[in-house]
Amino acid sequence: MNAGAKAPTLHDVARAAGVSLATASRSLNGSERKVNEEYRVRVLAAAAELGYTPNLSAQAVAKGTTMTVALLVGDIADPYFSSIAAGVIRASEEAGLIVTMAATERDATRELDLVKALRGQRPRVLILAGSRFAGEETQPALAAELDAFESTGGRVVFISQPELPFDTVLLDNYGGARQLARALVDLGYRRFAAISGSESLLTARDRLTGFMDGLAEHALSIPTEHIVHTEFTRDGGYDAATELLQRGIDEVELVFAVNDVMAVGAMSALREGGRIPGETIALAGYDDIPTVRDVTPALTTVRIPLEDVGRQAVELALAPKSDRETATPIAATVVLRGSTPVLATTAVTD
Amino acid sequence: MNAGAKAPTLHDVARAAGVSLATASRSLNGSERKVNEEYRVRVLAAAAELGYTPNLSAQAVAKGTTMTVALLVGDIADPYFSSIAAGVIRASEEAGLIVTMAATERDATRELDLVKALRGQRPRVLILAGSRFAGEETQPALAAELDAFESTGGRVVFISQPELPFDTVLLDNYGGARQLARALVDLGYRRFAAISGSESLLTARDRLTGFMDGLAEHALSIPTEHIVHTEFTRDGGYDAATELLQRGIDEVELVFAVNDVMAVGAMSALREGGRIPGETIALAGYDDIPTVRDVTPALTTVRIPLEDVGRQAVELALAPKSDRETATPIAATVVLRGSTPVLATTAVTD
DNA sequence: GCTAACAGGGAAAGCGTCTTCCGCACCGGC
DNA sequence: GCCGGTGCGGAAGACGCTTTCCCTGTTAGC
Repeated sequence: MNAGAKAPTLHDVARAAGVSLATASRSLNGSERKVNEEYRVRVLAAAAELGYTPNLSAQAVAKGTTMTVALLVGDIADPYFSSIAAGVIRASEEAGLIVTMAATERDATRELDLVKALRGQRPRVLILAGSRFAGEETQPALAAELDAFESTGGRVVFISQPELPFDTVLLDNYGGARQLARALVDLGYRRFAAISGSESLLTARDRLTGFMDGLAEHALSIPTEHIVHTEFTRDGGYDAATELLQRGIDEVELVFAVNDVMAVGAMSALREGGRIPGETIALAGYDDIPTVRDVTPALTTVRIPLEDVGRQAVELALAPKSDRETATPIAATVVLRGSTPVLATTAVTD
Repeated sequence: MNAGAKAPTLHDVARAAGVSLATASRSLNGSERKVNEEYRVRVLAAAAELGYTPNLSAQAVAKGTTMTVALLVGDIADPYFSSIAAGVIRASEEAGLIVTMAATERDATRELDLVKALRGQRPRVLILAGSRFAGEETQPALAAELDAFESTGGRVVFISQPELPFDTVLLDNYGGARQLARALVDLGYRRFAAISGSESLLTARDRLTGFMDGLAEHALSIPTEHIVHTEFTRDGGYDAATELLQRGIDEVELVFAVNDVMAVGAMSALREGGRIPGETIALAGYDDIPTVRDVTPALTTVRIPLEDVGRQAVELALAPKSDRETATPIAATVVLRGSTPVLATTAVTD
């Protein structure tokens, strides 16, 4: 292979097939115009022979539009995001679109920079799955950037938070957590602790609020000293549980972590601290990531069909704009598992 | 926002700044040529004012090269791949490159199609992390496609398998498994079962062979009926363990699954089948994905620094070609955890 | 004071593709 | 037999950007 060679161009194909550039172009992409079958075959043969692949960048320039979907996630190694990404990728491929991904590392400034950079690709769709924070000072700049993007024909879809006026795949974080609280009270739990993310992280906030409101329906609450705010990661959960143990949670019956990744970390910490999950302490999470079926005991959580969320983001983006208002939140369903056994001992107080 | 608007072009910026296209171009991308500071400032201001973002496709066409890394994985929701992807994305971003991803769904035909499609992007680098199979009939076509890609200046990097003559980030699957076997024998284990992937899946094969060879050093082996081949997924592991239980593995002391995802599935199945992992049956996996620290008992496994693997793939691709031969395999290290306690009972037989 | 060298702005020629427009050939209708 | 269509190939002009090349204005050297 002569390394200096250039990729064959449409021009080369046309020449090899003995037709004009226009005819070659028309034969190779399903254009409106018909092309003489004999020519078409000749062009296809020449293309195959030369190993021609259309230059997508050139096509994009010529057509003024691309076939790419840009996806922004917080951290691709986090199962929450990777499940969503899997959905986005599948749905995009079905629609003949290519996905480009970037990770914000949960940093709003980085997110803004990445949006700027990704805009340069002129993607058809920009999906923002990274977490939103309350009171970000980058918010106006982000909104401006996204506005500009939409005004030039792009489509923006957020996942989870309807903070900005763009299409959003709504996750019912508040409602799901509230249902979970009710279900846990029904099981007999009365004394809770909670592990949440940063206070400004909207997803964490909504879930915690929903949970507290669910408890409030039964005149229950979580004392402030039993709520720990921490990193939205496995290690954050581990640290938070350790902290709780130090603060003293002897009488606490159940720890609610606002996402599964944290819950799993907390589970390890609690066990190491002598509180056996599912026996001497109950534990619940949120998201229903795949692994929580396989921890011991299996984790009670709120199921979000994450891959569907990714799919729907793509579908929403590809649908005509008018559907915007009709978006219904993705249903969240409580899944009770071994980590929250029926609490018989306190049933009498009910 | 007038939705019909077009994104501002360099032309618009130049006009707004009252300079020529060439000057605008030179001001906005760090070109060799110097540009009068006054002009430069004016151009930058105009660009900011208009919200200009260079059209990457157009740049690619003009320059004849892109800033894209294409990454092909088996399944992005699998923690093995998503960890690698995280490394690829981080390293790429540090190098100013954008990552596009596609999922092969572990299908060789699909992989070939995707390579063809991704080639159209003219990426600088193409990373193939999907699993290789022995005797794929698509192999020659894939090789041809990749050859063509490299001959036009692209760089191909494989992860894990040195099946084809391209740069490869080598994982020492054989050696790691062999070490694991030795370590387990040292702990006192003598009777094994194994859960592997498809017989043609090279990674699975290497690991199983390494493990068996490690046992063979101590004149041990695994009877054929204690080896199950299954899907390379969590559910595959679960099903395989169920199958083993049915076949009867009462006297088996340890089950080796060739990857962690399968091991975790197997763990659940074994527990449900009455064999308590870490107590009445031991279990070991491979990869050291994040979650295996948090299952109970924590899983013994072979650690691969997955994110580093992703990073190295990018670095290898960006390094001059001459380094090709010097590639050393990524070290695999055995990590003993609670799922394989010391087997005191059989220590006497040693 | 004159020339040589250099800096740096701008015009214009690409890059690979699509698409409009032109024109030719062939067809059917009257 | 003539005329208006229609079908389809090809030339050429975009698309947005980079980069070469030209040319003018400045500076340095003698």
